[in-house]
Amino acid sequence: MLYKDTVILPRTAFPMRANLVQKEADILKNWADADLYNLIQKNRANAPEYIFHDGPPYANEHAHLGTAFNRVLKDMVIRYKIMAGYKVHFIPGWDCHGMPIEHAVIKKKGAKSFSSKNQLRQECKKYAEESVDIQRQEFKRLGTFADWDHPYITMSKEYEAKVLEVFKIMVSKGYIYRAKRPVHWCMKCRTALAEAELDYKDFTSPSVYVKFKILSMPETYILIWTTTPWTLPANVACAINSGFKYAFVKTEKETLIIADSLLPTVVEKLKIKDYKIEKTVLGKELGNIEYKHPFLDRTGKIILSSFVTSESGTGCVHIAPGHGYEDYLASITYNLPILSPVDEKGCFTEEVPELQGKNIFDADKDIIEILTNNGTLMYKEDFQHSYPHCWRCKTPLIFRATPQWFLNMEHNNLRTRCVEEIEKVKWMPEWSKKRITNNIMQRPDWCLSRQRSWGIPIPALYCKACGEAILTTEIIEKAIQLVKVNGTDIWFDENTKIDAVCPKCGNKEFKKEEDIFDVWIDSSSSYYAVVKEKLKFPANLYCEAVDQHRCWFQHSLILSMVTEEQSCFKSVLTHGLILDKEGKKMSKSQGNVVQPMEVIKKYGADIVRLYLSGLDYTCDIMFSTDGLETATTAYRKIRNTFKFLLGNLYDYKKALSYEKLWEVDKLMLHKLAVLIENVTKAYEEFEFYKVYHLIHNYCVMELSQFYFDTLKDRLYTHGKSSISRQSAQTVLSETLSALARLVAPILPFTSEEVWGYFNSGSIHLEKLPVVQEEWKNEKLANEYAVISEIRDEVLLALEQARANKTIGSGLEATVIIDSKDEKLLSLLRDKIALLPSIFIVSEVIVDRVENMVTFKKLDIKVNLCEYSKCERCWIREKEVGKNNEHPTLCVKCSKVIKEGDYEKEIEKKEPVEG
RNA sequence: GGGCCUGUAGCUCAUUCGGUUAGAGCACUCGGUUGAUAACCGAGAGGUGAGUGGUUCGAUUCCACUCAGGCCCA
Repeated sequence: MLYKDTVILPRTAFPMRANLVQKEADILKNWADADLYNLIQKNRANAPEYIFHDGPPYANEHAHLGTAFNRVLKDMVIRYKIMAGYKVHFIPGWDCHGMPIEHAVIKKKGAKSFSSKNQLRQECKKYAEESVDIQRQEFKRLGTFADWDHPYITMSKEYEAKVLEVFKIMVSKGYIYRAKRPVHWCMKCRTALAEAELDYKDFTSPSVYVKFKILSMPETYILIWTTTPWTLPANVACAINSGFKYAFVKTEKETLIIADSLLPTVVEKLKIKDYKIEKTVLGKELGNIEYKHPFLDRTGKIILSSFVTSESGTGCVHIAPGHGYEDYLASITYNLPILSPVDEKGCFTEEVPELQGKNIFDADKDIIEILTNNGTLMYKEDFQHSYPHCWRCKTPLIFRATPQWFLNMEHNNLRTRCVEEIEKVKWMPEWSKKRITNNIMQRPDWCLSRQRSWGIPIPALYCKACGEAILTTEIIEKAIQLVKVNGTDIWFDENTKIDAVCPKCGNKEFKKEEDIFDVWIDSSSSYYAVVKEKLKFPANLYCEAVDQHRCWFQHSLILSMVTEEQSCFKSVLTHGLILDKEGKKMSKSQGNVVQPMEVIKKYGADIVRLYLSGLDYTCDIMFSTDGLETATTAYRKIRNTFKFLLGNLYDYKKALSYEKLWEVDKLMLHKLAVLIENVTKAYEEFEFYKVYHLIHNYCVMELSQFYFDTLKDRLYTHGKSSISRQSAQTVLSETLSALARLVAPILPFTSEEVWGYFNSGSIHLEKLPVVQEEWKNEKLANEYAVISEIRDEVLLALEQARANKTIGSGLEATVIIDSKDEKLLSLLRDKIALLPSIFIVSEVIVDRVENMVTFKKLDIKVNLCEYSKCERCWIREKEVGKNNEHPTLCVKCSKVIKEGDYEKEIEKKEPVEG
C-alpha cells in the first residue's frame, strides 16, 4: 500500500481559474431561465419594502464608465438590502429627451433632411430606443439586478402625461410665470441654441472704451469697456465691484472713474499723460449714482456686482440685461428693465429708430461713429477673442432676450421650504448637504422652456388675435388627455386644435406653444411618475454622482416640494466621478476614455465589480489598469479560499455541536462572528470598500496564512471520521456559508458559482449570515492574540534557522521556547499540545537551553528534530520506526491505517453545479 | 473669481480625543515548500504623510496660505 494514497486531499471540481467572461455568460442565462428577479420578488413578497429609486441615465449610445460604476454601486445596495431581508423592487429608468440626442440625430442626418418637427422627433425616438436597448444589455452584463423588462422611459406616453400632470400642479399653485431672458441666438438659423451647440472660435470684435456722464458730478464720467458696441442701446446700468477701490482720475478736461488696480493699463492704453488721482473710494460708495446714456435720452445707474473682475477692462462693466447672462442676473437683483431691441434676424427694431433695420454687427461702426461724434468714445481697437459660433452654420452668435417660462423659487416660500426640507434628509456623505443647500440658495428661478424639438411640449397657447400667452389647468388637462393616448407628437401635429377662449380678447383661434420643457423636468418628475405611481412615496434612497446636486437631486426636490409639499427622498447617497489614472477628466479629446464593456470583456464583471467596490467612492475615483490588476490578484485569493473550503468539504456530513469543537476551531468561529458583524455594519453604512478590505484581509491573514495552513495536517492525515477532522470541517462549512453570502452583493457571479458546489438554489435567494451567540468567545480571542504574537516570533526564528541551513521545511524543526514572563509560560505550558500544529513544526519544548535567541516575548532555539519523519504525515515523531506493522509511520498515522479510517478509493463523483 | 470635495508606500485602504518606531494587503526582491500547485508559507526592502507657515511640550491629525486635481456656478 502506498501511504501517500491514504492522505485525504482536497477534492473539488471548482476550477482555480475563473474564466469569468464565459462563466458569467452562462450564469446570466441561468438567471434569465429561472426568472431569478421575479423569484426574489416572490420570495420577499411579505417583507418590509425598501424604496430605492433609480435616477435615469441618459439614453445616448453606450454606457460610460461613470454610469457603469453608478450601476454597480446601486446594485451592491440593492443586493445587500435584499439579503438583509427587504423587498426591493428596482425599476430602472432612461432619460430619453433632450438636446444631445437631437444634436446627434441632426449631425448624422443633416438638418435639411427633416421637413417637420415630428419627423425629427421620430428619428430622435428611434435613436433613444436603440440606446436604451444597448445600455440595458450592458447593464445586465454587469450583473445588476433590476426589473429590466419594465423600465420607465421618459419618452413613453404614460410618463409624458405624468410630467404634464406635475406641470399642471405647478400652474394651479401659481408657480409659473413668463418673462424675458437672454439666450444664445443664431441670427441666420433664427433659433436659440443650447450650451452644447456653441462652437467657440476666434473672432475679431471692436473693443471700445466709452465714458458715461455722472449726473450729480460736474464733468465726471465713469469709464466702461466693451467688445459689443451694438449692445449699448440696451444699456441700463453700469456694474462695479463693491470691494474694489475706484480712483477719480483728473485729466485736463474731465474726471474719469476707473478701478484703481486697472488704472496703469488703462492710462497707458488711452495715452493719458497728465493726470492726478483726486481721490479713491470703495466701490460700494458709488452704488445707485445715476449717469446719462452716451447717446440715448435715458439715464442708467451704477450697481454693485461680484462678477466684476480686475482682470481686464476698467472695473466698470456696461450692463445690458437683454444681451448677457450676468447682466440678466444683475437685472433681477436690481429690478432693471430687460431691453432687447433686436429682432430674430439680428436687426435693430423700431425701439432704436436711428438704427432700425440695421444688422447689429454692421451697426457697430455706426455706433462708434455716434460715440466719436459726441465725444464719449475714449479709445477703440480691434480685439481678437474666443467667441461662440453656431455649430451648424458657423455664424457668430449673439445674446438676445426672448420670452421664456419660469418657475418662481420665491412663490409660497419655495426656496426656504426646500432648504428646511434638506435638513430632514439624510445626506451621505455629510458635506453633500452643504452643497445642495448652497445650490438651492443661489439658484435663479428655473427657466423651464427650451427652443428645441426633442422634448415634452409646454402646453400653452397664444391668441392669434391679440398675441396673449395663455396657460391654464384646463388647457393642460386637455393636453394630458391627448398625450396619454397619443404621446406628445400630437401637440406638434398641425391638425391638433385645443378649444379655448382668449381671456383678453375673447378670440377662439390659437397658435400652440412651440417650446419644449427643459429635460430636467422630465427626469425630475420621476418621483411622481414612478415612485408615487408604482412604488411608495417617498423613496428611501436616491443615489447618483456628485454633479446631480445641481441637477436631478435638486430639481426632484423642488418639484416634490411644489406638488407633494415634502421631499421625495429620505436619504441621498452621493459618489464621485470616474477620472483617469492621473485624476484627469476622461474626454474624447484627451484620448483617455475607458469603455466599460471593453474592460468587462477582458476581466469579467466580477473583477470590475470587486475593483470598484474597493474604492472610496465619496471622493472622485481614479480608474487605473493597475487597480484592476490588483483587484484580479485579490479576486484570485478570494477564489482560492473558496476552492480550499470546497475541496475539504466534499465528504462533509454534519456539524459537530459547539462544545465538541477544537479550541482553534472555536477561535475561528469567534473571528468569523466578528467578521460578520463588521461586514454587516459596513454594508449598512454603504461602505463597500470596507467590506472589500475586511473580506480580503480575512481570506489572506486569518484563513490562508493562519487557519488553513495549520489545518492541513488535520484535514489530510487525521482519521476521515475523526472528531478532530469533523471539527475542522464544521468550521470550514460555516466559514464557506458565511463568506459566500457576505461577498454575494459584490461578486454575484462567483458567489453563485460557489453556492452551486455547496448548496442548492441561488445564493441570491439567501439572507446574510447571522452571528450565533455561542460563537463569541472573548476569553479565547485574548489568549490567542498572545499566541499569535508568539507565532510571529517563532516564524522569525525558523526563518533564521532556515537561512543558516539548520532546517529547510518547518516540519524538520524542534522549537525550544522560554520566557521570563511567568504568566506567559503558564499559558504556553497549558497549550503545549497545540503549539506544534500552530507553528507547523514537529516538536515544541518549553525549556531553557544554550544559545537561545532573544525576541520581544520569547527566547527561542531552533534545532533539527532528531526523530524520523513519518512517511504519511511528514511529522517527525519519536515512535516512528517502533511499530513493526508500519515501521515508517507515526502513532497517529498507524492508528488511522489500522482502523481503515481514510479515503480508500477515489470516487469520481462530479459535484453538482448551480 | 465663488461654493463643495480630494491629496498617506508603485496600487487599494488604515492610523478613535493631537501622543511610542505612521500600519495592512497587493505588487517587488530573496528564501522555503511541492499534499490549495498557473497554488501555498516566510522574510526583506519600500514613506520628508502634496508644499509652506502658524497654534502646541508634541501635528499626518487643528488653523491659514500655496500647489495639483475634480464637480457645480460665475
